[in-house]
Amino acid sequence: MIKKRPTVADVARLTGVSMMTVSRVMNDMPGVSEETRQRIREIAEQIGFRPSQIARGLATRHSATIGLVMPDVSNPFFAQIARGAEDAAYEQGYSLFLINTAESPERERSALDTLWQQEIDGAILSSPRLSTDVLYPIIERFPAVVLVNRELEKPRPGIGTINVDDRLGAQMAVKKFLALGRRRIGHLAGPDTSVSSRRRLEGYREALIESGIGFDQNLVEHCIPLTEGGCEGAHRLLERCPDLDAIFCFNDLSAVGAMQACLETKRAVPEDVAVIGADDIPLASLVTPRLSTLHVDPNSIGCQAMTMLTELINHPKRSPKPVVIQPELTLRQSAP
Amino acid sequence: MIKKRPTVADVARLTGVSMMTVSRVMNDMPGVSEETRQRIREIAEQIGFRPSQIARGLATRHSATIGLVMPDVSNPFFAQIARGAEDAAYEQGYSLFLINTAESPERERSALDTLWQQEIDGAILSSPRLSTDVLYPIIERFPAVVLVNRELEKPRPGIGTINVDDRLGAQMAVKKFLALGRRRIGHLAGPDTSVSSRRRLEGYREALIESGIGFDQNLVEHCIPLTEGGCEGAHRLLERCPDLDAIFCFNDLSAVGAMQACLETKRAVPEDVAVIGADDIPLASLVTPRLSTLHVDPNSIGCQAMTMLTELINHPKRSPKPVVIQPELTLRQSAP
DNA sequence: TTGTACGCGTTATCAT
DNA sequence: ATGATAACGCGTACAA
Repeated sequence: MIKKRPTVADVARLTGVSMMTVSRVMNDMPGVSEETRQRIREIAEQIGFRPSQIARGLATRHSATIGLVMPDVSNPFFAQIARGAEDAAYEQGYSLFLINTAESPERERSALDTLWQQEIDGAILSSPRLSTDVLYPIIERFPAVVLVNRELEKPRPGIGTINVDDRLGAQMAVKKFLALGRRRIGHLAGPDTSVSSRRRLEGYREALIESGIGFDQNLVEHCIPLTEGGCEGAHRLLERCPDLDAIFCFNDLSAVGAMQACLETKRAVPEDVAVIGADDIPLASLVTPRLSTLHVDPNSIGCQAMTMLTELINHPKRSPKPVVIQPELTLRQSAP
Repeated sequence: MIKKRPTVADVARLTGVSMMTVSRVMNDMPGVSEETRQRIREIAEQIGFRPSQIARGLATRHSATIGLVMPDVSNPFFAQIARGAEDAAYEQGYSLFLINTAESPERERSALDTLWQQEIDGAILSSPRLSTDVLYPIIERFPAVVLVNRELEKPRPGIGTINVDDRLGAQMAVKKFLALGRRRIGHLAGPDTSVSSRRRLEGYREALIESGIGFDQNLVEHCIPLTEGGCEGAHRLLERCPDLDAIFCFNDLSAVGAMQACLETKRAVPEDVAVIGADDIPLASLVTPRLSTLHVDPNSIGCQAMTMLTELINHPKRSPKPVVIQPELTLRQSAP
């Protein structure tokens, strides 16, 4: 009833050659006459033979698969990274395992464990939340890893990094607020497990100290980096500091939430409160008022990460130079 | 230098038992004394042994992997499906291969080919664009398949379907426009390769004929189902039929584009032109004016699809009852 | 140019 | 309760 999957043996038998010759043809290797090559190709096509990647993986010790681990694909920022990465993977002949960690450290561990069992050839870890002590020993076992939005103290062979310069971005945002004459500048930070969030907080802090205004912990509030979380966080912030005249937000989703909170408390954006987000997801230019934000191209990040990873797979000893991406302050209505 | 991956043989040797006993322990099978079980577990943990899923796959003929094929993860609608599917897959112990087809039939073929080589246990195909003649022979070879937004003429064993009732949704939208007193109702359709698009067009057509107004091909324009594509399509539509007073759009992204086009041609939404989209992506409630749309829960679709698939994997002979999801007309500002 | 023998790491089968 | 042996489907090394 259930058709069995054709194997090299089947093709070999039908063509009247050895399995080895079939294998050579399937892998485009030399050493087969053009004639038999053609005949084998025909028969293979005819019976629908495709080499089993599983058997092939067992024999060659590489699976042609790559793991992509991220907090949440349904977040547009990560979705675009995934798209960019998958496109590049496809071009290079790799299949992609997608795993969401839902911000849960246990799930992240379990994700890496699963990938280890799958014997992936490499992994891209986007915004990993695990602590260094537990993360490093795990990823060092992988053949190749690219970390997105996570730094490495010292370069290590087989591990590359791509980071957005969040510190700089935050400084740019704060300086923009200052140029607009704002002095009570709040910050809606992300989860404190997020490296990006910590870096943005740091940049915000530095810029305020440098300006002479100084840093005030009261002006900082953490939130879940989604629209609703941003709205709630901004409400808490505005209640505590009603005289706020600007908010720098962890990402665009939370910034949109913050703008909602302003609306709900009868504050005009940008007249009463200016708002700047981060990431420049498509939503940013579609909301009203349109959101000023720190632009980065996540699709390109995903693509670059995958390119770096395949290089790393092909040259395992290298310690690639860390890539740092400069965000661009894109001004729209919320902080003109 | 490079540590070799521990194998059952290593564990067996260190514990002083046979590989088979180790295998039994790793798979929680009976027939091992509690004492040796504990000892094996300890040693395995100690040397960091994890069974290779590749070798296991070769031996058992199933890979614990599932393929997820969709046009584009960076589209929020599909991203949520992916999230729902991955969550469910994780719970059931499956890993997910993600493949984007970018609306390209060749890439879709190639995706299915890749998955076949990877010996997946099952696949979820979301909005497949391939014609029936080429799609069916391919998916019939897979152990189990769930089609999302694609119908099956007759139920087939091993293949399940989940469809949004697009026809009904379109009818609801048109009827709403009629209730609002609109009579020149346009339709911004998606790619005509899209089954959903064809079904929505059909529902639109039926509702207009039923109402006595009749169907006018001039009022229909196809577009690329993104914000920009919607904007361009709406411009073409409005140029051809300047007296349009309502537009039913293929999806929310194109609807947002259509609203932009209205803005750019000095038409007020909803006063001059009412707009209804489809999918109810998060963006819909965040744009101004807020978008009326046909609500469906893509996360739940992904989750249901995966649940159906695993049932199918466990009971391959079944022909599951087709699932049809009713969209809900969610009224916001663009068509109050 | 073509073929043979073996190994990859695991599970299934059949023994003990 | 435990073990020996043979698959699983392919690639590699070496032989012809």
